[in-house]
Amino acid sequence: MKGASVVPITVAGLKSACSQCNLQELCLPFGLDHTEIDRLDELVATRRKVKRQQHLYRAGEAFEAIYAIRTGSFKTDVILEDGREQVTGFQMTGEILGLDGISSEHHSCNAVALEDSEVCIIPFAKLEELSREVEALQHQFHKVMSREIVRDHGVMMLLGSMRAEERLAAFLLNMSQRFTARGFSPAEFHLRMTREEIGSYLGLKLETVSRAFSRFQEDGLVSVQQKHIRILDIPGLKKLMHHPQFT
Amino acid sequence: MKGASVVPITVAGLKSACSQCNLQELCLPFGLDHTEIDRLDELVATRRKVKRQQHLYRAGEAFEAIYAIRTGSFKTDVILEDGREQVTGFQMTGEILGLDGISSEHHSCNAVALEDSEVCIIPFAKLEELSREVEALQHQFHKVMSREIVRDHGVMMLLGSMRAEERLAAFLLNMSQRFTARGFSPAEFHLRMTREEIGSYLGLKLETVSRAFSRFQEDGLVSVQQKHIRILDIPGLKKLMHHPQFT
DNA sequence: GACCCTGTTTGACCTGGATCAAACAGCGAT
DNA sequence: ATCGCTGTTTGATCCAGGTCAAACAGGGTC
Repeated sequence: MKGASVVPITVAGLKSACSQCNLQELCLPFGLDHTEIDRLDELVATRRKVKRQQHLYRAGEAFEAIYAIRTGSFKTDVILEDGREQVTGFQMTGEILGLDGISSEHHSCNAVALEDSEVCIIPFAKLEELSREVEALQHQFHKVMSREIVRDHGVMMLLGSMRAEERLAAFLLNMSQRFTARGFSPAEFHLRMTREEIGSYLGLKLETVSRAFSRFQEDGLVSVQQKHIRILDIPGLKKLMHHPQFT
Repeated sequence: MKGASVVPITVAGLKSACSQCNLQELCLPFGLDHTEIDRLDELVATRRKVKRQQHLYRAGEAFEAIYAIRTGSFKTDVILEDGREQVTGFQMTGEILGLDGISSEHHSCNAVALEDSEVCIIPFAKLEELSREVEALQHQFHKVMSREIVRDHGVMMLLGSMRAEERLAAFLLNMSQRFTARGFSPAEFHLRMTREEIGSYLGLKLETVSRAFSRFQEDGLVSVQQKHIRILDIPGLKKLMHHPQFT
């Protein structure tokens, strides 16, 4: 499915990007007709491979493009002067990276690949240009940005109002749901991030994350083997979220 | 400056909205030339007054417009089934409300006036239409959305990685900076929200917020009288944020 | 195979902020 | 002036999650 390793495809390279991509319905092309997708294709002519642990961009760098994840996954984080790191999100295929850079023309966070990954480069000036002509693209782009805002509000809810086990349950259910949307099993998946990264995202220490996993396993909610997760009781996890203290 | 009380101005009413508004540089008109602002004016023809404690919109309601705050201030919040509330933000004049609704065509949070306020109604379909024609408007709108994303990341940092007093210091410095941008004193202002709302926003209980205020006062960093705040030592507050544990 | 290195699990203890509770202050209504 | 209501402050106690520490597991390298 994913061509063995066609590194940075030059504009002259194979021109089939979005039109051939099976992530259309999760990504920018959603809602566009064939002709419109072809126009988007011209724009998204180049890709970039990012190896595990490498940065796609760093806070402070000039902003020029947004990125759509073709394969792999990323984390975004913000780092304080004193070194404290806050993971602001985990991104999977079809999701858009870099929206934070529009406001100041500089990226405001770091994007790091959690595994060897590939992104489509979408030059932002060109995207604005095309979305002035293609209504459906404009609208879809606005939805993508808005979705990011809604997602962020969910994370705030999580960080501000939930206890440790609720946070982890919410996280697992969210991952499950996103894997499902990509055609994978809702119940069994491989986490690409460490306990520490999960902890940073959830506002917890890695030990607390680990303990919560163990507790879930004891309670028969999930089966955990390192990064391999099998969710055994989705309703159980959901209930846990709505009844903070064990009923 | 603000006409005594011209309630919901009908489209036929006085047509001077953005072009006469002294919040231009904080709001959507930023970067537009005169002719462009006139076109925006046609779009932003109606306003709405919202009394203290009243909702501008509620989670679940159909999304039709975004709102620019003309006078007053708001909070936005998300409420869980079990009643837990998370305040996701406090908004002041010139700031835009409702962006969360674009993604699903329904609002995903509540917007409540913290004092008697007035907003400009910006029908979203029309805004998209106009921003397809006016490049500067399109770009400014994208910046506004992106700024919201960046702001949200800052809140995550706050909720996920900072201790109570750092959070309150960050909050006060942020308020100070926003009042300054509006031509008010950086050092002395009136908070429109309760301790409980601040607490919800910062992921703390109101008692903790109150105690942190008292501590700041003891340490000579601020002078607090109910909702009236006078910041005495801005560098001191900043230092506190970077050195979590006292020195 | 033995080694190392990174990430994970588990235990013991500690503490920052939550919880519970009471007093207090401002303010609108009568 | 008095009442009552909402919001705030302060004190006393508790506990969820942090901290410190040790053992362990997997996966790559020589």
